[in-house]
Amino acid sequence: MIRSQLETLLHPILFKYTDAPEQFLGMLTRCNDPKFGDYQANFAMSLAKSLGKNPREVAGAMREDILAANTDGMLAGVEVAGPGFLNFTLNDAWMVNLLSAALKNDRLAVPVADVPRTIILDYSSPNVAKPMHVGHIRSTVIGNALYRILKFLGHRVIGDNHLGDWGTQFGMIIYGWKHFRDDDAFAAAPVPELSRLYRLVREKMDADEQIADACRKETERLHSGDAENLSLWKQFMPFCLEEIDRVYDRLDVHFDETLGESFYNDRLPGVVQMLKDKGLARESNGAVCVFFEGRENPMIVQKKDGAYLYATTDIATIEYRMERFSPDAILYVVDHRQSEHFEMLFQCVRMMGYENLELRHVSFGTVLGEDRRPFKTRSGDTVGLEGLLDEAVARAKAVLAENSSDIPPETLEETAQNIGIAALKYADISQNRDSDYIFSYDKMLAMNGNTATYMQYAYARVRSIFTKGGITPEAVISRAELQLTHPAERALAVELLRFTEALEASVKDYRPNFLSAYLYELANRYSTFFESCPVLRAETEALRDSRLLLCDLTARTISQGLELLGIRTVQRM
RNA sequence: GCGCCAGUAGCGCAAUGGAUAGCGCAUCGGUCUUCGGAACCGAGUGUUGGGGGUUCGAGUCCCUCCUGGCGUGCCA
Repeated sequence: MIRSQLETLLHPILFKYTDAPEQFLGMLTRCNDPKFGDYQANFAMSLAKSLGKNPREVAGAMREDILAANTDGMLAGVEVAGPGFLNFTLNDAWMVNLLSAALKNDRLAVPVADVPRTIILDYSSPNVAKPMHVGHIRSTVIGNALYRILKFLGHRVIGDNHLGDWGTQFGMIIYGWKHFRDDDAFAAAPVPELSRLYRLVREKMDADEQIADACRKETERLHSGDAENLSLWKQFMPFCLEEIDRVYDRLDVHFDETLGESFYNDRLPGVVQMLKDKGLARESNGAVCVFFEGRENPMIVQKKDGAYLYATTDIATIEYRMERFSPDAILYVVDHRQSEHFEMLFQCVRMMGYENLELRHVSFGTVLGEDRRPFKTRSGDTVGLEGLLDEAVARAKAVLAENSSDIPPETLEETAQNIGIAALKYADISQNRDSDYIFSYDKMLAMNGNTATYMQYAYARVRSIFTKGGITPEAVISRAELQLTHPAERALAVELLRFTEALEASVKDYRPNFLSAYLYELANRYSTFFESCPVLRAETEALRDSRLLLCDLTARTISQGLELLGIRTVQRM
């Protein structure tokens, strides 16, 4: 919020110095050291060269222009420092106005995007018919956070779970069904029986090449429309969907569309034909391929046996999305290992003529175990997602039992569910998505540091002030005036006003960890404020009320921010 | 071989091209007769893998080398 207002102030002034002010507005940042001021502009140094002047001279001239334009009293001071930095100090009264507006607004005065974009967010996308595992957590959690933030910022966002519902795992299950099924077990509990068949066949395939071949044949039959296999697929799918939905409910993740690979099956021959017609694809060693300038390997869209591949499905999916949604952007929250696939896919789509469509592979690294190898169970199996959630919840419960005396027994289970899953999500989101990360229950449930548990605790602590004082935030908001009397109050106020820009920064390159870092910084500033500024025991009633306003706005900002990361707060923990 | 990503303090990590590279854990010290001590304040720890370059300014951009991970023609 501060930044956008500063931009509005500076934009016309920059025109005096350059024809392209936009590229310089990016050089407007918060001061990393408060002694310099609140915000700083770094453009005088780069402008100086083209103007043939000394940077400090340019900064000095700009300072005069800025002070002249500062008619609404936004700035209390502008200083030229160092090689030509312009340091801004915000006016307290101006901040109080903005904060008061945020207090009275149910979205904390975060503006809605001027130009809403239509954005398709392709995330989670597990293969159904086999249990979800640890590998699905990052896409699901990061994707859902981006979904929530973009939507909150006023964009039209379509969350699409592009299920792997048409792959070789169905050949395996169909083969298992035909040879090893237990009808009673299936009648009693279909999903475990299908899982059992999947695991059984998986084992047998690894040992016996003939069985592997038989499974491939079952998949081929399914794809070519074989009545029996298709009917089995239709019989299994509802149970598969029910299974993953249970996990999504626990994670509080919900999609607008769940259009899996099977949905695009009919369109695949048309895709290959289209690529051939446009001269983009040609036959090579019996397969149909798209070749790219400067790239050795092609993207294969049809195998020599006539079968289609995921590249084909992806193109069909993009065409469908263009027809139905006309999106401005499609984001794929997918493992970094598929980066080459997406490079080729995107290049191909641009050659098809969709130049204005933003296509982004929002990639992320691998979840590692404590041994720095991909996270596996002791026996070497992949870690099931549900087991992971259960373990996080069990540990959260232990942590609560040990530390909390303030939690009613009847809500312990629910609170532990919340805390455990929040910890798991936050550990993932708060990390730079590019890097691999080491999975650790102890670290994610730590009470200190940048964890969900710490953030949730900070929230509960703020709220407890109101409970303790027997005061409702609404009552204070309606009667009180905000005042900034102490440096810690002021520091908190500046941070509160940065919420909007934290949200914007986190979607600029699709990095939700920017938001979690902001929230953590906010919580720290609150802690400092809380230590040095008595609230309920403030010297005067007016000061107490003013501080209660800061408390309420902090609590709401934390709560709103966490919600945008897919994390719920609790009143007590 | 080629391509992509990463390499930052003992450990785990952060840092839209900006000033003295930060945070947590761990270590040491301090504060307060707790508005929930699961607190706050402070200290030390670094040739940002090596070397070159661009720039007024580089952890960040470019080149090169080293190390590790991943991907590399018919899985997704």
